[in-house]
Amino acid sequence: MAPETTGRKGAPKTLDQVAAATGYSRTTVRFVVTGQAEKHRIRPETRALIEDYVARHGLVVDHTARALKTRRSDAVGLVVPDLANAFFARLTAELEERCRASGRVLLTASSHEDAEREAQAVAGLLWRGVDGLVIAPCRAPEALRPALRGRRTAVVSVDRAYSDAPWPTVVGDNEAAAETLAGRLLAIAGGSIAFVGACPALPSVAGRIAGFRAAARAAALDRSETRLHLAERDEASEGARLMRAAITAHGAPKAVMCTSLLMLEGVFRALIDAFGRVPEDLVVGTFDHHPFLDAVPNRILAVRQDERGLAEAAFAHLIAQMDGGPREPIRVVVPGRLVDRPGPGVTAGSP
Amino acid sequence: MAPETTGRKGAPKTLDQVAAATGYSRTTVRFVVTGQAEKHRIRPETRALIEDYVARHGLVVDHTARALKTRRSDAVGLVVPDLANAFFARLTAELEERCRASGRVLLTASSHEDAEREAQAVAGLLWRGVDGLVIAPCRAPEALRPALRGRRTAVVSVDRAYSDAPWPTVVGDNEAAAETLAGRLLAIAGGSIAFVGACPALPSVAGRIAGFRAAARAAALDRSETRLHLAERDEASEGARLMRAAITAHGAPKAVMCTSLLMLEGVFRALIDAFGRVPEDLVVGTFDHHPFLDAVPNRILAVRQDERGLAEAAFAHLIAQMDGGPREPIRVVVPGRLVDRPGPGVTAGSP
DNA sequence: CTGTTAGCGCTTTCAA
DNA sequence: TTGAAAGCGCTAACAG
Repeated sequence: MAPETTGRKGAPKTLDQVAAATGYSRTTVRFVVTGQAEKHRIRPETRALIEDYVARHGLVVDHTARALKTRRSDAVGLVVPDLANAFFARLTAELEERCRASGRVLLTASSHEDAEREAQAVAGLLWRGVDGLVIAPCRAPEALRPALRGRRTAVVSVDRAYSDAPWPTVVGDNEAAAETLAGRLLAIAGGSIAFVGACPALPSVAGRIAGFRAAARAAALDRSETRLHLAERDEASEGARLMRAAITAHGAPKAVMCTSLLMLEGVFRALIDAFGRVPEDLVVGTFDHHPFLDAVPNRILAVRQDERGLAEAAFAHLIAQMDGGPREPIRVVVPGRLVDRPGPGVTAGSP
Repeated sequence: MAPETTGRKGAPKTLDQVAAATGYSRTTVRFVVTGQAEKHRIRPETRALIEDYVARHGLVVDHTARALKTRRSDAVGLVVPDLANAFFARLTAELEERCRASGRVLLTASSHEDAEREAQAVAGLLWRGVDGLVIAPCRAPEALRPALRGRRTAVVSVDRAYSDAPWPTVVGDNEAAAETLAGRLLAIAGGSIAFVGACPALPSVAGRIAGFRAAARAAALDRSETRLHLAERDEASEGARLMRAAITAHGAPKAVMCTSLLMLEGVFRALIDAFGRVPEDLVVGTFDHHPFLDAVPNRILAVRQDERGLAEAAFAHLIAQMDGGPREPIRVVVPGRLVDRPGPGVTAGSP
């Protein structure tokens, strides 16, 4: 599968050229270069001759021609909302690693949280003939079904668990994590808490909201102490807007809980704008973690998603389908990890 | 170029199928579907007939077959040290955007700052027949030359200006920026400054070191006030190790200057380990910026690289080569921007 | 043990 | 105006 270029000097040859040069047929040559010499009982001297020639001149089997014939590309496509987002960047890196290890390449595409672009990205990738598709969908994937109909392309959803996905879905444990997180925040701050989130229509965010509500109920807080601030777009400016409004209306809360780092970023910005700095006694909860948060003096609890685990699971299910398995609406939950004060020596950095 | 699937129902047809079904030849069909009908004076009724059929059944030209024939893949490869690194993630996102807009796809690969893996990644991408290659090389690209010899694949280096690159190189203005940055740090802190860097062998880092030294000279500081701490690997743990050693030997400096966010991350960690928090009077300088740095109370100056500008320039030169231009060892410098205290309303977040 | 025969679906001459 | 033919380089089935 790998570039079989044992080549030494000059342009590496094609299979046909080797056949012509050695006087054997394509088939014979192919048997020896693909290691099927034994299996087909190629005569040792023949084999030696061909191997010698290849060692001397190099050989590289044309990937495009092979793909045309076999209808396989050894490529997998990835569609995420935004590659520059730390979570997706890490997920991408992990997937890329697994692709490389298995002789595949990863084609990346961004949807920018837009259904139309997502559809285009998927169409483009399928057109390219990717064998598999990993997608963090920005809406119910029902709409993507027609494009997949009749294809054997493997598919798996990540990060967002739309219930109608007719293929495996690999996600974090949003609701449970949110409940734990909110519970801890309330225990520490003991008072009013603002929830700042984006894209409540996303299943992941919906889960986080549900978890938050559950914790609030458990703490027997009334409405005036737990406020939900929601935006339609996951952007720092939106987070800032929400937080500004919250401050104006009710003053600074004792705690905030954000659904994403971008929201948190906006929250920080609004606080700095309003108070010149982030109030030191504010307790912060967020999804996803960033090492720099450790340098912020506030108490910060973060639910760190397990990008590696997510990639691992997604890739495994992709492979299973590519190996002939069926598309099944399986749900895989990869738990995150609640990071509180990092102890000394903790390696919170890049994995 | 785009997936010409105007398809409605059922599996979209191939060119040949359309030809067979309409009773015309491949050629004729191709002329009409590629919009060359006028040019070849296809009879209007013929055209209408074919267009009608296509509108009814859909048509998708097989990308693989086309690639085999034309020897073009409409794909560009990208090799970076680490996709999960914020700077490269943004660069990747910007490149991906430009690829998409021009009907191409981006294949990503990580070298993990390892020459061998880099070479493998390049070989793999070339094998795949990418039309262009963008690479942030982790060593002098001389070694990559043989693989490119005799190919018309377009190539561009980014971020790292090895002087022997026989193709365009697009980089930030490391030395000048470092000098400015160091000068400002000294002006603010007015005293001892520690330089914490990784991979001094990289041209970008070498430039930053040179800039730092120039500023130190200009400020007439002696050796005991300006110390260079260098590691071989750009990892937070290395940054922490260097900073720990620095603290042990000379106590906390008045200012630190880091060559990367990972180093800064390590510096923060070491400081927190040593003092329980980042000393508030420490002045920090760094390359690359992250919005969360705004939430750290310290005075922080960051040289924010212009990923978009870099991507733009790199892509332009790639296109130029793909359009038949020669590989030339051009050097393009895309200046960064020194970010000091963000003013109110500044959008430091994602672009 | 090795070779032949068909294509994969497209582009590209060259003819008619 | 339209069509036929010749591959791109490979795989896969079937003959010897």
